[in-house]
Amino acid sequence: MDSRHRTVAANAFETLREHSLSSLAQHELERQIITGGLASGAKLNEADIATSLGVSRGPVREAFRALSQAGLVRVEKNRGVFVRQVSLEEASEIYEVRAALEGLIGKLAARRIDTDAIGQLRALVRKMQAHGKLHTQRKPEAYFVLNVEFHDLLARAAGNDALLTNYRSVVNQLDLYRRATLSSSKENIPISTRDHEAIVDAVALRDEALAERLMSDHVLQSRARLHLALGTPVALAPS
Amino acid sequence: MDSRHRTVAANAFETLREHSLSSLAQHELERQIITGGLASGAKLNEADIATSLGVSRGPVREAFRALSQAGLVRVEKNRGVFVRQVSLEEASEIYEVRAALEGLIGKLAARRIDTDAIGQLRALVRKMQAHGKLHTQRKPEAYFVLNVEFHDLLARAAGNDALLTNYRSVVNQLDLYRRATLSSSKENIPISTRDHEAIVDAVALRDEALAERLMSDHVLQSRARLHLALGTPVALAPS
DNA sequence: CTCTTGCATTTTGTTGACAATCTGCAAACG
DNA sequence: CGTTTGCAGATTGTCAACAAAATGCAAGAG
Repeated sequence: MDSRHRTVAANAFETLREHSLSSLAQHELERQIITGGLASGAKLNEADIATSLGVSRGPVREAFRALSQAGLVRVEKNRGVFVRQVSLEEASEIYEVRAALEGLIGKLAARRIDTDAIGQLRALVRKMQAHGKLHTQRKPEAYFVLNVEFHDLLARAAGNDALLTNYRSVVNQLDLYRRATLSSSKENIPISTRDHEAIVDAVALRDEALAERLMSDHVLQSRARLHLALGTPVALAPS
Repeated sequence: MDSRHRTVAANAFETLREHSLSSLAQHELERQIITGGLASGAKLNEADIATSLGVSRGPVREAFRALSQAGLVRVEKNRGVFVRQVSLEEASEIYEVRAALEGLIGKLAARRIDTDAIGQLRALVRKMQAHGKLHTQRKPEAYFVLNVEFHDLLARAAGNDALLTNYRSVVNQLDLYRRATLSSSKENIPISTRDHEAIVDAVALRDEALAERLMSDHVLQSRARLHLALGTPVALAPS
């Protein structure tokens, strides 16, 4: 056992020490759902998942309950649990909630962000610009990862844990819709990067009202583009 | 077995048909936590709860996972689950999130509320005024029930299920703090009723921007009063 | 041919038992 | 006297078995 092995063993030890099998199953299923490994609408068989994770059905059932509360799966009594399917109407509603949360994120981030985080934001924007100009057609997913990181960094910079938790939950649910429809693959890149630049500038200038408005509008424009791409005239929620 | 017994049996039958024991346990525990039957910080013993609900530990554990995700309990591995304790700092953060959500509720309610709901809102405001003038000292809880109903009615009138779900979750978490501190018992009543009147007027006039601002400010003023009562000068979040 | 009925299989719901961990206390040690 | 060690009981984590319900299919009735 050299030090590398000892480290691996210590990590596993620590993991088992503080995480139960239920929470492990929960996070693994959450990962697979968000990354698309488990398709939207797919049926999750307790026994299959239990054996694939190397645990019994008990922890898997506990994980299902948590994921259900998180809005990632739907439970039908005596029938099974399914990866939640988010309809266009639901996605549109969730976008409205996200816009409100992102507005608050912008306001608080402008108030509390430090120069280090601002630098990270600018670096992310530069990377996104590069991807937008060069690799858009080749790697749409790479851009998306950067976009997620940009928004999550801002959410953390807002310095409000309750806000961060709610924000991530809402984003996860929207990812269900995105994964199911494979929307926002080609569009959005040039528009988003310009938005992102303006947002970073507003935050760096400590302009809370502007940052709030830019963040909220940024999300609502995403929603509008989604409806535009599908030909649905922002049906339920005219502004 | 007369018809009354048959009805009771049928109700129980229907309940068992569509609700699992886990969800029953979840809702019962949620009710006890929100109403204060289970005090903040209390340790929830699996076996005791299981026997008191007449089920085995499995469904209780599943309920715990859902309640944990909902932010109502805290789970410590190998130590147990406890009713979540919301600190003043956390409550202050949650208030900020609630203000953003209530702002959106005001905006959407002004857009979509029907005359029937407006009438219900006005009736609630009248009842609250009566309680404020006469029974404030005697029944502070009665006023609170009306206040909760007022806000929940508006949240439903917004016509956005995702918003309603998130709103209720946030309010439940704030109730944990309120229950723990028994704050907002005597104060707030006259101020709140005037706020409520203005909110109903704005919604009835379809003034989305005004309703949004009034709702958000209404919540932020509650937060400010909370800090004022405790002598903490809105510590983490100066506006 | 279509629809219903009944059965075998699969899957979920629940339970009780066993293993692992923590808690409290008392004895032993320095 | 304070600290540590070692049980004994209680509590949680996990599992496997049993009960209940749903699913799929094939046989039979109309």
